[in-house]
Amino acid sequence: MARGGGGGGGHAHAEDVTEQEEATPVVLKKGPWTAAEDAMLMDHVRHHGEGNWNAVQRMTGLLRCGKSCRLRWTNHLRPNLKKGSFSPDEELLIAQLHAQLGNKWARMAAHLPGRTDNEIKNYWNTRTKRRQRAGLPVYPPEVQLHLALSKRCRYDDFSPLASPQLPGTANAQALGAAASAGYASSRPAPLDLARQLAVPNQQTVQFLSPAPFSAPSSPWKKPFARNAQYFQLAHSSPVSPSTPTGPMHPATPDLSLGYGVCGVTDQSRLPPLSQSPGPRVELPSNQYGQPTPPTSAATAGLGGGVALADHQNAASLEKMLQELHDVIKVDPPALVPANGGGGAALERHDGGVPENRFSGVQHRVDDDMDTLLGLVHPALSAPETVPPAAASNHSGSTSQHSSDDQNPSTVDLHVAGGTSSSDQDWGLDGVCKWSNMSRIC
DNA sequence: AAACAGACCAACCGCAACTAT
DNA sequence: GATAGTTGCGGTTGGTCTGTT
Repeated sequence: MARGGGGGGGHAHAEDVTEQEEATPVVLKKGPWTAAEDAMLMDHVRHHGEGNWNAVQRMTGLLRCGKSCRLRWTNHLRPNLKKGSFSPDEELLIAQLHAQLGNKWARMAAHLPGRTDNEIKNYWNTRTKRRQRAGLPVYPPEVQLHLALSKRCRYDDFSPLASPQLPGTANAQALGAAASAGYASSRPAPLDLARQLAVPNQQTVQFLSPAPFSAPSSPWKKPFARNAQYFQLAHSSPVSPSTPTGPMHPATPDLSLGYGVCGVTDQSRLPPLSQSPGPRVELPSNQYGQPTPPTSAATAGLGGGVALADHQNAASLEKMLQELHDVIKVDPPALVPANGGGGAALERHDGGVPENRFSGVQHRVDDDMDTLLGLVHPALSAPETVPPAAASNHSGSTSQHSSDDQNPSTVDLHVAGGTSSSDQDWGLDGVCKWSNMSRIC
């Protein structure tokens, strides 16, 4: 997918073109392709191979510019293209990739054999519009969680995941490369997904496994593994092996990932698309608490409809937070039971800025805790300076989401009650949104 | 049945990166 | 190093299809 890979070489024909155009100006055709045009293009590629698209018009008389020829070939005529709607697994993978890469459609397409960047882009744009209009989170809960936690990559002086002392240096280097590849400050760097993609024979997305964040080198393993009941998200199978259409890009020339973001240069390291799905681990129905009707939630002043079920959960949460802070060697923020909430909710006892004992570190930890709390229970933390996780999707381009009238925080930090990755299940009920929290927003 | 809105899809456009001259 | 040409990418647009009122 490297740019300009076959560039140059056009000068040999430049004079011919000039002469030809001067003699008989060619009016190139636009619009939909006809079957005859397709046949001409396919025949040309069959005999001359891909590339040198501008020569197609000269050699075949096809009244299409090289750009159009390339696009037609890439998106429609190329062999091994997978037609039809996306499978749920593909949809989930797209969401995960989008969370990691932003609007890098071509890169995403490299992870979805048989799919084109245009296809993915169209899918995502329409899907995003639809979900945003419906007030649903853009990402499925597992992706939201991961994305939110990857926030810490902004703190490369602090992030254990970016630590060079970590074992698994290849992955660490990949992450380091990713961190230096434009993800430095404006967006979370790719984390586990990049790592997973760089590790053969792993589940597609490791953080979906029953023991998320279980990378041996990850200091986050401990708290999250121990409190996995909070994060035991749906185990997603890799892209369905049942997707019937054709072989997986056997001869596709450039599906290797020559980019450094994921540190993946070997197609074999791509997600095991043909791997048989692992057992699905279903969430208990009250994993995040039962969604409640928006009305009752609003009445409670929480806006969100998800609440921790009982004292036990609250205690476990507190314990988990303590462990989390133990890991990062910082005292946890004080947590006090919310008044009258039956202990089911916790409330940050921030008391404002004055408790800035740890200055920047404390602030960053609080930020992380906000994220964590927000994921476990959105009402537990105010979005405050929620980093533009949604903006991270922009990847320098803003038009895709720039039209959003939503606060960026409304996009990513939603916790859905559902665990399925299917479109209709993400963000169940749509009640668990920052924008629904009258107290906060 | 007609009108409308939304979803979907294909294609175009502008720009940037790259290579050869 | 400058320039021209090619390729690839991402954003956008316009047409068609489909579902709803």
